[in-house]
Amino acid sequence: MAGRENRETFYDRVYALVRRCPAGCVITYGHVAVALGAPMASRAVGYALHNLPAGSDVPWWRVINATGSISLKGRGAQADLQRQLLEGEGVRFDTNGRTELARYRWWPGEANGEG
DNA sequence: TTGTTGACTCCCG
DNA sequence: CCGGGAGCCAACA
Repeated sequence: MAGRENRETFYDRVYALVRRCPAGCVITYGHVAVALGAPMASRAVGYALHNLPAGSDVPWWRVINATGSISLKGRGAQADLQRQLLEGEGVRFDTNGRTELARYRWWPGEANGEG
C-alpha cells in the first residue's frame, strides 16, 4: 500500500499540535513551528490557522504570538473572541492585553509524560 | 512552473 | 517601550 496521499500538509500538523494543547494553557506560533520542525515557519503556522475551517475541534484561540498577545487585533471580533475563550479557560490577561507566557506557555513534550 | 500573500519573529534605532 | 525593516516557510492562483 503505497500511500502517497498520507502526506499530511503543514496545516494538519498544526491542527494536530494545537489540538494537544490543554485548556488553561497557551502556545506561541513560534513554538508550534518548532514542534513541527520549522522554528522559522512561524508565519506558515499563522497561515494554517487562518485557513482553519469552522467546526474544527482545534483550539486555535490557545495560539498567540511570541509577545503573549493576540495577533488578531484589528482582524475582527475574532480577537475579542479569543480573549473571551482564553479567559473562560482560566487564562488571565494583563492591562496591556498580554498574558504571562512563562506561566501559561505549553509544550507538546509535557503531554508526553515528561512532567 | 513562478509569483504573491500572511493570525510571525528577530534586529536595529 | 515603540516603530520600521528584513527573513523564513507553506499554500494558493
